[in-house]
Amino acid sequence: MAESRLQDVLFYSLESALKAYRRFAQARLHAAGIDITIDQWLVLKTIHESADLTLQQVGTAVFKDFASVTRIVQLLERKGLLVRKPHPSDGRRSELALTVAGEAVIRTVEPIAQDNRRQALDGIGAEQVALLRAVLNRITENCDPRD
Amino acid sequence: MAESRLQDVLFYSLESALKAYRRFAQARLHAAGIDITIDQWLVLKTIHESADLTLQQVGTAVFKDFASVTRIVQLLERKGLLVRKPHPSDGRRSELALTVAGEAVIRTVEPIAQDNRRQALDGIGAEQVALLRAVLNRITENCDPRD
DNA sequence: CGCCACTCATTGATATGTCAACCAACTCAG
DNA sequence: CTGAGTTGGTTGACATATCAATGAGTGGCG
Repeated sequence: MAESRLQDVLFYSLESALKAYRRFAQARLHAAGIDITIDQWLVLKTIHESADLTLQQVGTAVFKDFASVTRIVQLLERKGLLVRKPHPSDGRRSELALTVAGEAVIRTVEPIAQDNRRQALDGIGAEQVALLRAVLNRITENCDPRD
Repeated sequence: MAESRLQDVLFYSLESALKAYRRFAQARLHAAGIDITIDQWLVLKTIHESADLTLQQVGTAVFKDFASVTRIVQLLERKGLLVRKPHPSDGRRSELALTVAGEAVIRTVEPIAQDNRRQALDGIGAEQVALLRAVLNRITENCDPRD
């Protein structure tokens, strides 16, 4: 009984930590005058890092649903941070590229994001982070039907 | 070079694990023929366990926004799992109570939820769970502006 | 009593998550 | 070449997250 109570608390802590971090990071972006969401930032950075990805590959990279990626890319395009051109060899796809403004956002947010992570992990040792990552990955595997 | 690639960021593993768990648990509920979401279940169980809570207290208990709790309670009411009556001493509040159907959902889902957590944490020791919880709580504190 | 500040709750707007339906383009077996 | 199946992408419907504004009730206090 007490054992399942402990596990119960674990997923509460997971939700709590993630929500607190997202709120924290979002507030920092807003304070810096950057008008994008955390999720938009993740998608933008993924496209910046890996050119010539399909939207589905972007979604896999940021652990997002493909439908969500479609909508986030539309928002980034509307905000002038991203452009889509027809793909030269595959008519189904679009070629994604950051605009000058998009590149500027990357350069502005990058140090903020690193500082956010530093503050969020303050007082937590590298070996604890490594263990945390390992346990989280194990949870993901345990819950993922593809194995 | 500091961690900058998204794949290396700890919070990715956090998002990944939580989303995988939620999808997993939701699929289990659906497979059992229970037509409620994970979040609705959390709210329902919280109200079941602690009578006479305000909606804000419910929201705090499940780490949810008050606006979300309002809407979730409306859905639970529409599904006939919950009833609201005027509160005897405070006209702003409602008295929340599970219906017979709501109680039945609690009894059905309880063992499923426990089994979900057991499977998600398969192969992860109790001491690792405890450490994980401590680290997550530290992250929450680090990100929470109220300190 | 009547004003005011505070609390509880609801609602709107926008963004995202999830599932499902759908379309268009590509691929490949026959 | 053609038709079936696959892949990339979009959209709709519904649920939730967040922020902001508002409504409504309560309690204190002059």
